[in-house]
Amino acid sequence: MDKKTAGKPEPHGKRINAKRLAEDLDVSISTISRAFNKEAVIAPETRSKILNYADQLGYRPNPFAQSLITQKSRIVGIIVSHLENPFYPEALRGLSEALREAGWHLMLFTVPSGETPDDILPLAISYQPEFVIVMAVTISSQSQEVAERAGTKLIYFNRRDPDSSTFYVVCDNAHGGGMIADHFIDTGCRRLAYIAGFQNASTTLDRWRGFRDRCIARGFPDVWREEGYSFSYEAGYRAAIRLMNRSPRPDAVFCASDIIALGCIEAVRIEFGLRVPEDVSVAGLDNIEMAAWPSHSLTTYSQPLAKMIGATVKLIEEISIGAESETVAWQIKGDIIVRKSTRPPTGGKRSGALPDMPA
Amino acid sequence: MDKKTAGKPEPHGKRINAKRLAEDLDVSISTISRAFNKEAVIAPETRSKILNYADQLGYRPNPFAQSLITQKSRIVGIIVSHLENPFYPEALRGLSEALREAGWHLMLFTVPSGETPDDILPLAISYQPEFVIVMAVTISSQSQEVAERAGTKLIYFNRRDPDSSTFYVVCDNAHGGGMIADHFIDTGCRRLAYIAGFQNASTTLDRWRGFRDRCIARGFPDVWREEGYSFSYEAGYRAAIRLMNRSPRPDAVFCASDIIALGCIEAVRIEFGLRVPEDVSVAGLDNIEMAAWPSHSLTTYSQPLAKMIGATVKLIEEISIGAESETVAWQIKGDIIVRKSTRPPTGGKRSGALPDMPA
DNA sequence: AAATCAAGTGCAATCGTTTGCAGCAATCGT
DNA sequence: ACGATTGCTGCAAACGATTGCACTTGATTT
Repeated sequence: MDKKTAGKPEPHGKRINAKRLAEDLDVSISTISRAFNKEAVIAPETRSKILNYADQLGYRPNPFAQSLITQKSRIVGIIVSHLENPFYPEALRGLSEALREAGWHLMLFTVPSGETPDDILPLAISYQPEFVIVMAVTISSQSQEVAERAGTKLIYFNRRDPDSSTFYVVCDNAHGGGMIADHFIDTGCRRLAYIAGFQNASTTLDRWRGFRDRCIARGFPDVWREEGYSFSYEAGYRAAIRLMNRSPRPDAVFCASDIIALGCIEAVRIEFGLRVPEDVSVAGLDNIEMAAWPSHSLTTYSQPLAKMIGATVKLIEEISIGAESETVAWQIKGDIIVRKSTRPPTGGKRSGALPDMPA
Repeated sequence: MDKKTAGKPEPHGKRINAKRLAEDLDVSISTISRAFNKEAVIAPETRSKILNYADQLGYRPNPFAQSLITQKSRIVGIIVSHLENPFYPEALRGLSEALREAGWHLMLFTVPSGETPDDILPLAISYQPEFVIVMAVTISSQSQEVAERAGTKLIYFNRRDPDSSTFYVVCDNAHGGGMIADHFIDTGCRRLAYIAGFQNASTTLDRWRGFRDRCIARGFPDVWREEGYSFSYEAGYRAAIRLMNRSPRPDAVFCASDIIALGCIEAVRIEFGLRVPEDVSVAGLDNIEMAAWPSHSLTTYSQPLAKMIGATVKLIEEISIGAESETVAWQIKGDIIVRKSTRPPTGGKRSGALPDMPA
């Protein structure tokens, strides 16, 4: 094997790998490996000698060899279905940074319009990520099995599945719906409506439930629900048109997401010539960056993104080191953010809005 | 080695790998491998037998072992610095789908606010992607070397670097600037201005050059330039305030990107009570989805995203198979999209806008 | 002085593939 | 009928790390 007499720090021999370092520094490959492993026993001076030489050569342990032998990839996949909803880029960005800091690599999979997350999952697990975060409203429970067989854990983000026993992280959507209901009622709105998102989404459901239940509890049982069928600007725009053509016309609309709310506001203004909030209060849920823009100034319930991301990473870390996480699901409260798309609190000046019959 | 007499299709022996299949089917590991390799010589019936049994067991070749031996990862990294600019999620989505179809896996790296793409690059190449697509306005030329040492090719997306010899794909930004200038002048605007994005970005530069040169060529040498310092809504909003306080006030503003333009429009409307387009024409460049929303209805120059993505993937494929790509850089023309944020063409009814002194 | 112990290092097996080379039938040409 | 060709398949050496075990050394204990 030893054709060349090792010992001299040959300037540029061959490929740089552990073997090359070992020969140059007159230690074994094992020692090289140990130098990079925090827990391993190794003389401090040996370690620093190796580490120095390593980054002088630009050496880093080959991740594929590592994954192969340790059976851990330190990769987490993310399946995103609706990147056009600004909430998801924001979430994606946060997750990306948090995971990177925790030493994970992130593989991204988007879902093309015609397909479902279930179609993408096999591909996502083909690179053997240890976890797959599903940021998509719809995914069948059977995908759970597919992942399990491949040894990959599924984590739902912004979606929960009451049936299956999957890990999930969501904000307290029902609480959000309730807070918005309170705000509407407290500011004098009486004809309350809801624009739903994708019908089967847990978010659509939970927000509706929280909103409607609070309305009923406070004496307004006739809450209208208009289907939006998706979480998008267009969905909000079209649903708002249908909604505003009803009689009597609603004076407050809670939209299943901010992006729906923006479409709704536009439709109300442009298609009906109505004023927001004087004629109609509109609120969303998410608190995307755009909601704060002056032109929208959207009242909304904020998703506690930072906390949700923190919980997700914590979940991953815990499961990863084998500690059966005690908290298998996180549901985190957010806050209501009152801006100018809803009426100001009554009691003060009513800003000219007629409380009962604006149109 | 053969402790167990192979031959029987043991229902659940051990881990499923090539060896397991080989034993069950009484062939060699090599043959298993060949069944999955399109080019390899293998009897058709042997292949189908293996392939059938494989997906009955849910077997797929281990990508880490493959990468290790072939020295190819089929991974491409993407560094994105400004996901909050809606252009990037749109681009990211398109790239993700196109690359997936071409059989590549995508690793995502976002750049935290305090850091630069150069800081992230070492981490990005640590997983040995064959390519790294840089979707970030600023990156130093020296990063080129870092990537090269690791055997990773850099591809700039929506950015070009005249100094270095890196591959890049951009739209024809100068052409875009020119088209907008023409449109402004053709519709009777006379006091022309530009809001820049990040100062050192090639996009800021090229769009400015194209715009200014055409303005000068058509007899309007006094083009104002206001710095925005970044590509964001806030940047546009603040720059517009400074710009509109000048005297005489501009009657047409070309913004270095759509998101800047949206901020600009808001400032013009809210801070100055002016009308768009009657008092001021505003145009952007990108043609993000939001530009088409009724509330904005932004005139803009479209980035030919589909073509740019196609070019990027083509570039990757060509370099990957070793064909020294003849086209090392792509610069693709887009189209001007006229909407309602700029004055309608003169010659018809002038819609009440004063051509010379609106304010 | 002998026995015990701890710290540091090396050996060698292992992870799951790919692929050049050799082997071996069956077919072909003459 | 015999050598050459063709079509498949298996052998075995990589790829670049990790890690349990055994080993050497010098220090500590009795």
